[in-house]
Amino acid sequence: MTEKQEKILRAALELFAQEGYKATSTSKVAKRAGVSEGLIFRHFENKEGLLEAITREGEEKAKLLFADIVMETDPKEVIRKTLEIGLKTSLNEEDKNFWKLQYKIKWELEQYGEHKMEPLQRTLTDAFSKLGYSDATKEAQWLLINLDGLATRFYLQKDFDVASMIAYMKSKYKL
Amino acid sequence: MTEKQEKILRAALELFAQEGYKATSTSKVAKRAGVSEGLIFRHFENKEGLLEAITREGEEKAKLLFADIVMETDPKEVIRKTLEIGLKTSLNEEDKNFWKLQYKIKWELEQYGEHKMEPLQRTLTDAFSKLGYSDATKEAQWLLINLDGLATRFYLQKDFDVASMIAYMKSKYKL
DNA sequence: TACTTTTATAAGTGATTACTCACATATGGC
DNA sequence: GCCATATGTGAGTAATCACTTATAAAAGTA
Repeated sequence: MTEKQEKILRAALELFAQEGYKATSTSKVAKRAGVSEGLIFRHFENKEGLLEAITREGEEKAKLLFADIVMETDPKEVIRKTLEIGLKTSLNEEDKNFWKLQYKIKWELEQYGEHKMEPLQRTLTDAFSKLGYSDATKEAQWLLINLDGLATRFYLQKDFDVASMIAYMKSKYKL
Repeated sequence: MTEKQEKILRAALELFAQEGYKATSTSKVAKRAGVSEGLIFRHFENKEGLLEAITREGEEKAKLLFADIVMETDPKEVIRKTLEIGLKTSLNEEDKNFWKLQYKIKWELEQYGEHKMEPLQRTLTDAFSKLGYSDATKEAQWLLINLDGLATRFYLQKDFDVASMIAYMKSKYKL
């Protein structure tokens, strides 16, 4: 990965996350990255290839984030860490952009990446089961739906206070 | 509202909801509506005016939907009806398209219409307060966040079963 | 009927789109 | 140094974009 390739990817991530994928032109990406437009196509073949490269990079981050939860044995810790995903994904600007882009892409291209969440959902189901929930599967599904709602507010509602809402949800689970 | 005007609005709603606002060209809208492209601009001034006309029409539907809840006095009924919004908005194809468009627009143009939800949130806060919840405000916020998460799944996850999840949430609130 | 206004079209407009291509410059192995 | 390959540029391309305009058909009014 050359320096200019990285500049292109960073510029594309910022613009895709801010303006959306379809609404961002390759000429804009090139301008922000400080390279010629042709270089984008040399390195990433087409605009979709650019999006794929960003997604591939980001999936490594996702794996790291989920691995910590999936490896956890204490059920209460599993739930606590899952809830705190919302905090971890907002620490630095690049991470925030990446996760925001994930949701933007969901709505723009209408592809809900369920399979990516599967390990997390299984881990959560197991955790709720251990804690004696009668319908652990539904409870796990519901928690993940909560996170989707939380993300919607976090990325779209200006003054939304994620931290306090996560704290409230923790108290619900007696954590 | 002439026949052709209505055809344009219906075509635009379908396309905006399916493909997104920016990604839908005025020529596509005209083609689907079976009119010339120029007619769109005669009646709605520009592309944004087309979106505004759709939104205005839809807001009448939203008022009707919310009014029934806001007028309710029984706190349990308030919560039950709020949860069942998710079912009501999926009855016919046109309603479904409209509500889907609302969420698409949120993500595409990054404007969370909080103010529209304000009366509902106040009503919910009041309801939870009557039911003895210690932090009724947070509980009301949380329920609305749940609905956002539910919408995310409903519109983006193909095989998502809204009805059963709403039933589960009802049982949580002992409804 | 005659005249005005509204509704509608088809063929434009310049700007922008994703993408290509001929060509230049750098890099690395021999 | 010499050549091949990788990296980079800038000026193209046809297609499509939102929008305009000239002109005609239809509808309303007297």
